[in-house]
Amino acid sequence: MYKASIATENFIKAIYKGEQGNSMDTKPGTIAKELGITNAAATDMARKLAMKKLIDYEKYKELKLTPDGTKVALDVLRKHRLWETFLHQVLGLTMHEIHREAELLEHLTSDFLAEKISDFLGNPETDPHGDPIPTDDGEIPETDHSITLSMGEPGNTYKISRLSGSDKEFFDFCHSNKLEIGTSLTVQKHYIKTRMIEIEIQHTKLLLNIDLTNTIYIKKAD
Amino acid sequence: MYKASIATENFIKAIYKGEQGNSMDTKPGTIAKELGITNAAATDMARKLAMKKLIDYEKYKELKLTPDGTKVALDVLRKHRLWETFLHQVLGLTMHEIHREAELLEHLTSDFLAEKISDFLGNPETDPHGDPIPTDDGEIPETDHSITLSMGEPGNTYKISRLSGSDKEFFDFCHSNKLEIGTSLTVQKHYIKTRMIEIEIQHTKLLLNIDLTNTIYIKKAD
DNA sequence: AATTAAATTTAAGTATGCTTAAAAATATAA
DNA sequence: TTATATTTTTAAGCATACTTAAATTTAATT
Repeated sequence: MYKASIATENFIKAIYKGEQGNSMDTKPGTIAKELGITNAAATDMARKLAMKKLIDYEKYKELKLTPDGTKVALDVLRKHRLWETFLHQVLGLTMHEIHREAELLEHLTSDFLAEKISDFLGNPETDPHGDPIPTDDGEIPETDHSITLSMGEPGNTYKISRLSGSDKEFFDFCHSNKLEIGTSLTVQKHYIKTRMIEIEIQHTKLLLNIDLTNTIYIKKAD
Repeated sequence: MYKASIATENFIKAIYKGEQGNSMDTKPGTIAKELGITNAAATDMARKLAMKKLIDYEKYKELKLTPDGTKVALDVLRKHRLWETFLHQVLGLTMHEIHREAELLEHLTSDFLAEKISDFLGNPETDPHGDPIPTDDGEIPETDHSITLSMGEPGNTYKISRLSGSDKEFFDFCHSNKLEIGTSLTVQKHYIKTRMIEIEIQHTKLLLNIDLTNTIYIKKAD
C-alpha cells in the first residue's frame, strides 16, 4: 500500500473533510486555510498529488480525491478515531485532548498497531464523538443515519448522536449548554439570512450558528 | 523546549547509543550505518546539528552530544521506553513488536501524553527490557548497577537484569537459550581473540559473541 | 458589460534531508 | 616509511514542502 508523507496525509484529510462537510469546500484556498499554509503551497501540493493519482486536479476547480486518495483519507481517519477512542477510554483524556494527540499519532501508526488497538477496544464502530470509525478495508459503518443539526426540521425532536468538533472551545460550549450525546432537543426555526438555527434543549431556547451546527449530529428520537 | 525533527531525533539517538554502548562509536560512518544513510549525509547532518548547538563537531573527530543534545536524546528515549512498556503491558505486543512501534510513536508524542502514559503505568523506572526510563527532567534512574555480560568475571554467578536488543532474532535467540530477565548464569571464560564469552546457564554451556553480550545486562546474584 | 476584488496559479527562492562522485584526510599494512 | 585502503569531507544535485511576489483567472459589484 502507498505510504504518504505526513504533509500529504494532512492535505488529503483536509480535502476529505471538505468533501464530506457542509461548511467547507475543497478549493485550494479553503484547504490552505484549514492547514495553515499559503494558497500557493496548496496549489503546489495539488499538482504533486495529481501526478501521484491521489487527487483529480483541474486548474481553478475544486480538488477531488481519487479512489486511491480516498483510501489514504480513510486509513488515516481510522487511525485517528481509533486513537481518540483508546486515549479516551484507556488514558481518560478529555475530548479536545484526544483530538490533539490523535492528530499526531495517526501519522506514525502502523496497520499492525491499528488492528491491535481496534481488537483491544472490541472493534468499536464509533469514536467518543459518535463519529464512525472506518474499517480496515475502507468501509464506513453508516448505520445510525445521523444528520447534521442544520438539517433538522422545525417542530421535530431529535437526540444528539455525534459531537464532531475538535477544539476546546467547542466542547466547553457544548458542555455548558448541555449539548451532550444522547440529549434530546427540538428544532424551532431556521434563520436563513443570518445563518442561525433556534433549538430548544432542556426547556431552554438556544440560537446556534449554522457552522457550529454542522459539527453537531442528530437523529430522530425513537 | 527545542523541538527536533524526526531525522534529527534519530540522528541524536544514534550518537547517544554510540556514547553509551560498548560496541559502537560515534564516528560519522558508524552513525550513517546505524541509520542507513550515506557517510556524506551523516557529515552534513553533523554540521547542521553543530550549528544548532546540539552536538560538538570537529572535522574527523567523533561526534559528541552537548547538554542540549543529550536532553533531546533522553526525551526521545523516555518516550520510546514508555511506549514499549505501555504497548507490552496494555496491548500485549511482543518484545520486538514494541520496539518497532515505539521507534515510530516516540517522535510524535507530546510531553503531555508521555506524562499520562507514565502516570497510567505507575511511573515505572524500567521498560520491559529492564532498561531504565529517563525521568521527565532528564535523569536516568541507575539504581540497579547492572553491567554488560561482556564485563562479567569468570567464576562469578549473575542474574540477567536487562535484555536490551531490538530485533526479533535477538529475542528469539534469547528465548530459545533460556536467556530471560531474572535467570542465573555463571561466566566461564573470556576469549579475547575471537571476541567470545563462555557462560553456563541452566547446566548448559553457551558461547556468545561479545557484541551480543553488550545488549545483555547482568548483576551480581544476591 | 466594465471595473474591482478575490482567489488561483506561476515563478523564484529557501530549509531539510537525502543522494552520487570526487577530493582530502586518516588509518592500515607491507 | 611508503603504498594502499578506508573514512571523512566537500561539491553538486534532487525531492519535499514550504515561502513571497507577481501574473493570471475567476468571481463580485456597480
